[in-house]
Amino acid sequence: MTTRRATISDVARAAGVAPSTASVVFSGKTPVSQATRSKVLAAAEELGYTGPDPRAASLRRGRSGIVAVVFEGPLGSAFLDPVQRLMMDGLTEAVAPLGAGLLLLHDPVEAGEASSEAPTLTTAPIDAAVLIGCSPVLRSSLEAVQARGIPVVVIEGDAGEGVPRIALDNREAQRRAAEHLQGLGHERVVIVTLALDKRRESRWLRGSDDITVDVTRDRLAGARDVYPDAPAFAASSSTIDGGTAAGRAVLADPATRPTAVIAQSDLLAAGIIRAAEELGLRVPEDLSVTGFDGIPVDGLAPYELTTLVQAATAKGRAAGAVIAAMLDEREPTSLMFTCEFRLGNTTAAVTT
Amino acid sequence: MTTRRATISDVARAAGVAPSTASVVFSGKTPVSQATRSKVLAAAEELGYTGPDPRAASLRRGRSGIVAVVFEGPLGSAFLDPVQRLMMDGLTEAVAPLGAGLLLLHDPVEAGEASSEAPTLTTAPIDAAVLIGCSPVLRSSLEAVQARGIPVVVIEGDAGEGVPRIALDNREAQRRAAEHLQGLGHERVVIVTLALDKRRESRWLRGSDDITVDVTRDRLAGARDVYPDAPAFAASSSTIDGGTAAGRAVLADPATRPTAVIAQSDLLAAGIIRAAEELGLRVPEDLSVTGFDGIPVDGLAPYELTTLVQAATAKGRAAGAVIAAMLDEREPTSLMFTCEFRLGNTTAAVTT
DNA sequence: TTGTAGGCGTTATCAC
DNA sequence: GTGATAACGCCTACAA
Repeated sequence: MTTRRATISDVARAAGVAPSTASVVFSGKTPVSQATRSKVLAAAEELGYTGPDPRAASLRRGRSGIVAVVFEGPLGSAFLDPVQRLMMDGLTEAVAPLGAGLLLLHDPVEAGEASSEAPTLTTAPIDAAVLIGCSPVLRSSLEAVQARGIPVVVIEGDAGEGVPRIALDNREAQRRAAEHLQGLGHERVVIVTLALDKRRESRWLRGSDDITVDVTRDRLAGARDVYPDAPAFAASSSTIDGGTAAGRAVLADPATRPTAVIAQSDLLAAGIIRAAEELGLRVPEDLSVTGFDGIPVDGLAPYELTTLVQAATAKGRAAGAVIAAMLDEREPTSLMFTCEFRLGNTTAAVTT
Repeated sequence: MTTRRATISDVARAAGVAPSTASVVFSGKTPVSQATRSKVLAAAEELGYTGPDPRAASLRRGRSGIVAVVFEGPLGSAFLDPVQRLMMDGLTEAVAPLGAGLLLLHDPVEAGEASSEAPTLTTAPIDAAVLIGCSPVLRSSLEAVQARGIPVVVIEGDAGEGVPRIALDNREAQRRAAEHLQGLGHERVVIVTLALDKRRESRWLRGSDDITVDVTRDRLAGARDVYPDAPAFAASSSTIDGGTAAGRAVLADPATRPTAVIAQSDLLAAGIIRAAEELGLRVPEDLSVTGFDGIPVDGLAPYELTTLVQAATAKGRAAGAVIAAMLDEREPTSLMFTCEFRLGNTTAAVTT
């Protein structure tokens, strides 16, 4: 039974029609008489032919129906972040009408590591690529992709001149949160940032630190626009547990304890609140906490974070739309989303 | 500039070699003299050729380097579940050596819904498919895939005879948890199950309910092996919040309140614990709670769930291995993983 | 409405 | 180490 699988020509022959006719029956691009159609279908059934081979079709059409999504770091942890999940939902939704599905890819590993056989932006049969953030390594492999005329979009990152971006007003938004705290009279404020890099070290930021992640840098800048001297502590990861650890560190010393914490994500904020509770601090009476993202935090009730709501799903959809435009040879446009300030019950006026 | 993109033949011509030679330079499958190699590379550089077109290569090779992962329901919510995330990590890891990446697909929508252009198992250029669970709808589209000789594996589901399965000893494992509670003297026990179906209705199970999800059914059976009459409440989703809601319902009435709750997932267990706390119940003194999965629950500390630890990552890896075997024309074997009982601090002897 | 022809870009095979 | 040849399986003009 190592016999060759049936092709559309086999089917056509069996049905007594031309291959092109059989093709048309399957693609439906051209009207076909009912008689021919059923002849062909019958022959296909007979031969166990289940439709055109997608590989061949994709060569012929020049489209594979696959859009790559490139993450930094391990895939599993990419989905730890609720914002990413929503973004993926939006993206899925937006590429579906293009007849496309999402191929998960990650950052090309640095030279040293086992450069396995894993597929990459350049070896996978993709129609377009969406980058989630853009590390320097990634940036280099981009050229080849663009040289091929494959549309690329970057979400929350900077991939250089030719690449349209979907971004957030991170700095302005974070500044608004800071202003809100300022308005409440807070003066001793600490910022808890997203993870600095892949090493995911949890520690106080130093002046000398060069922050490479755009989101982190921009949100930090926004907070510092209002509180130029606020110390910042980098969490190990944007999770509740990461926030709790950061919270413990930040709130440890009663002498230097801040009256408000600006967290760069809702999950971090949730963790910080938990750390505060551990220490017997009441939120918001003893400590105000702001988040960022505006996602539902599983298990945070009864708190409702004061936070910046970002349109995560819309970001994904927008990326899809940009790709659709580029695939269509229309001019892509970068897009900047604006966060909405949402007042919750985790911030209050500073008590004297 | 609508000029055709350079092909490998163009490069070969420019370099003054045969196309096959140029091909070999890029694939590295055959030794090539240093001189030829650099001639070819130079020509490629010159023409802006960045390597073979993956679409053409995949037609020629008969491999696309793409493995489909089919989820039930929206993608974003698939990743809500930490177990799925770990599984995906394992899968990613296991298919990388195959030179493959993962294409996200979801259940074919039922006839009614907008049957968009979205790619499907049959239209995407895939080398293999991994099903996460197996709904009846899905089962039907499987035939076509298998007819093409595309390897298929199902994780936690039953896709019929020819499809190898990666599964868990759900029933036995859950039974062990129940026996543990029984050993502690618990008699009034309630089971909180995973969501029943897509409607995600939160409610008490009725005898007439026909549970279609294998995992849910098997775990329930395991619990009922020990507590045949234990009432069961279906949560709306396997989340902390879903567990909290279920917990409130289940613990509401002091008269009928159970002394132990068997939750079908760790997240549910975490939520139930939270609900118990709300009601002023102490865990484990007033209420014992068992989970299932053995995943780290973000923000659950200081509790450590008594739970069944499943090797989520290993499941993914196993699925990858099975696929590798099938792609290699070796005989695939179904695999059953065994959960390990882990004693935490959320169960205790019933107090009289 | 159906058939003919040609090529999409690559690579496996085999001879040289 | 290099080159010629022949598919891989399909689809789209275009002609009939």
